[in-house]
Amino acid sequence: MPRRVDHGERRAEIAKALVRAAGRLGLHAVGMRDVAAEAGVSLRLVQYYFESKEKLLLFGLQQLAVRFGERVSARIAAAGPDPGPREVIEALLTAALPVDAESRTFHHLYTSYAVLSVTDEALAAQPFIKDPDAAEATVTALLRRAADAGLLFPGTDPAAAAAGLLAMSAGLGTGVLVGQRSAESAAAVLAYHLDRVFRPAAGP
Amino acid sequence: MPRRVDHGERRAEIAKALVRAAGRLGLHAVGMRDVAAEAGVSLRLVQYYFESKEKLLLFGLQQLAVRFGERVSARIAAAGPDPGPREVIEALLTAALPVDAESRTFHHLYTSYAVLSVTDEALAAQPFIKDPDAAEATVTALLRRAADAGLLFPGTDPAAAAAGLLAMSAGLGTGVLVGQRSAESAAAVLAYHLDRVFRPAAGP
DNA sequence: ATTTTCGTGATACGAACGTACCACGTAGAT
DNA sequence: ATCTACGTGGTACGTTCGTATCACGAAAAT
Repeated sequence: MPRRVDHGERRAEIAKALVRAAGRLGLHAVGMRDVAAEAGVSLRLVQYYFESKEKLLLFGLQQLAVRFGERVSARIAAAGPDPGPREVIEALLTAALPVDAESRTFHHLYTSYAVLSVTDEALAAQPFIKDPDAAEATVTALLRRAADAGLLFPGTDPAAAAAGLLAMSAGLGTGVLVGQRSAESAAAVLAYHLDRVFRPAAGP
Repeated sequence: MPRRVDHGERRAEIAKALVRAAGRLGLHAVGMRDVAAEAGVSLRLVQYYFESKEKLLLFGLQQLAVRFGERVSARIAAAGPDPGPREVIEALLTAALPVDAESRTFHHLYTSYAVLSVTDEALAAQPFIKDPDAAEATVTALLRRAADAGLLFPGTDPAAAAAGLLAMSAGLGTGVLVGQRSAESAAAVLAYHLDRVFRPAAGP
């Protein structure tokens, strides 16, 4: 029944199948046939909507970045109405931790892509490398404003603190991913270090 | 000239060729034939000394871990005779940063193996996952002793600080690897955070 | 001196991969 | 009503991969 079909939606569906299959098998092991089977379509269709595997991989990565961004926003929104800078930053940092299946897949595939980008220039040129820069700029700005409001311990360098915290979050996420530590302990470590940046809230 | 040959040495040579080839092509893309060519031997010999690719990969990983351990020791030794805890910890943390070709390869392949271990149980069972735990125990012990000696800011939690610093070092290393930041700025971030743990040395 | 074992080369095999090709039915255009 | 373009299936092709097989020369053992 070849009715007219929404290409964008179809591509998104297939890309989601790619992400699911890659989360299960590992990005290195997933093939066009796996994606087709996961999406419930024929191999030909995957070829039809993405001309090559490389295009599929690139699109899947973009899709992943978008979905991750949405997750972070949701996390921040869930921190409550009008959250303070500490809450926003903590939500941002813990969003990267693999606490459930979805975030595990995020971290797993993101790291896979990062590794691939070391030897694949098409991936390295992709703007997903830029995402951490944006996150760092955001956290730095939040910290700077918090410092101006007197919420931080004196002598805090917003840029250095932001870079360190984000790197720590990424590193802890990997530790959780490979089973080295639990998600709870990773969150606790993050909270400890935030306590070393933000001064205790003044009593009412 | 089939004289008797030292199997151990031969395996080490081939494993080093694996590491070189994987550093160039990416671990996902390296095949038995690439390793053979890199080592300057025939494909048959790689098969002969390692029965399967999986065995080769496992051995290459162990080799990598050993070489990395040696590198860390050398870094600490280079910190001077009778170095203080801060110097030892800083050497330990910066050893993971990809500052030159060799450490780039270390970080690249270590991360590759970590990603593979998520979906490969044979790799996950490998003790290289345990290395970060050992490093964390070492840094924690160093920090605890430093705290007892009054070298740290009061209120420092050695375990949480050690976990955070190591995760930060790993995360910064990945950032350097993918070209997000320079090795110098990573080292600076690390130094900044160490300054938030170690009190300034008292004057003479 | 003969036999056995070891190191090595060349090559072949079956599987899996990404891609290309061919066929066909249906929906919209004319 | 005819034609054209789109969506889809099936399948074949060429390559590459890990692995297995065959052959052979030289050292060691007997």
